[in-house]
Amino acid sequence: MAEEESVLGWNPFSRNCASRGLLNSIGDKWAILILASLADGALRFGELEEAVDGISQKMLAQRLGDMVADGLVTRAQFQEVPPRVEYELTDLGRSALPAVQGLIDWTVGHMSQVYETRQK
Amino acid sequence: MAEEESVLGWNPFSRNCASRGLLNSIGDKWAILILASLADGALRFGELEEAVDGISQKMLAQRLGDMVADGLVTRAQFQEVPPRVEYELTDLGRSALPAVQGLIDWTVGHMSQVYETRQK
DNA sequence: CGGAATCCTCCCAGATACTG
DNA sequence: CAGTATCTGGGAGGATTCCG
Repeated sequence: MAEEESVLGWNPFSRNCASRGLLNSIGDKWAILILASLADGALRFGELEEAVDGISQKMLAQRLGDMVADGLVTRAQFQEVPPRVEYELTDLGRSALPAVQGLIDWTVGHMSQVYETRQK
Repeated sequence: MAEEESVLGWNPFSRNCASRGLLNSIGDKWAILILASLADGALRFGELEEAVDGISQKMLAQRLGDMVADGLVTRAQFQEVPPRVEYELTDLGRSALPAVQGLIDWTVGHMSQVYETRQK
């Protein structure tokens, strides 16, 4: 370890780095839940609204828009009545699943432990 | 999959759930970087400030406080002149490393790909 | 050196209402 | 059904200053 400036060698989320916003996309609370919710297949807007408990329409639409722009999710719009829109993970989005799921699993698994400690 | 309400079965980050704030701790942008920076051993406050590029004193102190309260990090204060304080991962904090590192690795690995897509 | 306190700004995110 | 538009408050987070 010659460099002491950054333990990581470089900071992938630095404000000087183009990818800074990437953590706000992949690391975002809602994005993680949306990603995980889409793990088993495509979902409609309304289904996502129920799957991601507590999210507002605005946040859902906003995050979905970002994720589509980032190439993590595809948006398929069917010209029907009533309107129908389905969101599905891209290959890129699916490639992020293990990392995302790992974070969720850890959180679920150690939640109670953290919560106990936090009481003190 | 009988339940359609939540793809995860339940939402670990729901606002109705005690662990909602947990993602704001473990999923937080700065917390992730601090955690990863401490992977190789204890660091002083100033060293962390350099390791986590772009973080302000305020944010560093705030996040470290939260992480200590959550039992992810220990704080060791030495009565010397000049003062010295070292932060180190607890076993719990270390247990989160794989998940955290997985997220960082994915981000670093697919960053350029996302950035390209985002241009369009 | 390692913070805490203060101030200030701006963006996030919720609520609500409206549209195709 | 699947969104946008608008308004608004609260909090994240930066800069600066001061203290033990």
